[in-house]
Amino acid sequence: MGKESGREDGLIRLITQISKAMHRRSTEETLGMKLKAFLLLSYLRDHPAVTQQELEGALMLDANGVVLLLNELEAARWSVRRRDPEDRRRHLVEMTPSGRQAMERAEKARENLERELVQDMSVDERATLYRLLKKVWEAVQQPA
Amino acid sequence: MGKESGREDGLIRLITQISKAMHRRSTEETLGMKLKAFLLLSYLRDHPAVTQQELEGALMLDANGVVLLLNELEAARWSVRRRDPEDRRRHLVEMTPSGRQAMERAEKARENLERELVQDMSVDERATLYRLLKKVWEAVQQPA
DNA sequence: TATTGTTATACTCTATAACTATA
DNA sequence: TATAGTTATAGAGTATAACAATA
Repeated sequence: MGKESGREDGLIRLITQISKAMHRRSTEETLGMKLKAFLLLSYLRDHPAVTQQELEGALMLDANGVVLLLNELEAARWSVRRRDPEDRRRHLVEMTPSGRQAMERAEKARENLERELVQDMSVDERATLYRLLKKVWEAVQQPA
Repeated sequence: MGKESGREDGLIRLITQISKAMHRRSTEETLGMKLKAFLLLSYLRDHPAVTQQELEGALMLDANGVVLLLNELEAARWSVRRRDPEDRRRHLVEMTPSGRQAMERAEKARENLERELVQDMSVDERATLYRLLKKVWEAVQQPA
């Protein structure tokens, strides 16, 4: 058997575990909102007026999931849907001012958590981690 | 705004998305079993006789989740629970020969998928990715 | 006829607490 | 009395298909 050189644990197991643990620590209490809500709002920060189909792709939700999540966000007055004048089948989703406030508060909580997670890494290592994860993200999205 | 130097997208978003996409692609059809079942069996491969509490920690499940998953595995004849003679409250969980077979088949499917995901990376980059993800995994497990 | 979003429905996963048996 | 595992239950999350409005 010789050198038991660190069995490859598997990306899937590692990513799955990390994702679960991150979700457990991103509670509604610390974020001020559900993680899913935060992920949608922070997407709206970078993409001011998007259709629901865009959100499906960006957040890996199905059409139904987007509707349900937006219902929650609108109930909290954090986002609004308005008809697209150019195609009245479409909605354009936007963040409200109070949505932005809530998102920025949650963003601070996210930064605090992530700072903990990478505190033992150098700046270079952090950049490398992001770069490599983005590569994985590109690859995993390919149909098959 | 000058240099839009790549806003830090956030580890949480990236990991969440990758995890979702990986799960979508790790179908029962390609693995021959559910991903959760595979993760448990591959843990048993490396830890031949474990208590259910060990599985809770290792797989980030609660006691109930372990019971339910083991029920499925036993129904498929892939694992067995036997009483620990030294403490009859405990179960020792073990993989059956057919469980090993099924696991090894699923392992090949996992390797195929992961090969795709890292195909654009050098050997060094792959090792670095694993190393850094393990650091994140250590850090995210800390209580708070 | 095709597309966007909605509703309705069911299925899976996860979390909680009460219960059994062993210590 | 405390622990390991189980059961029961409800809650959240996810997936499917039928539907309404608009193109």
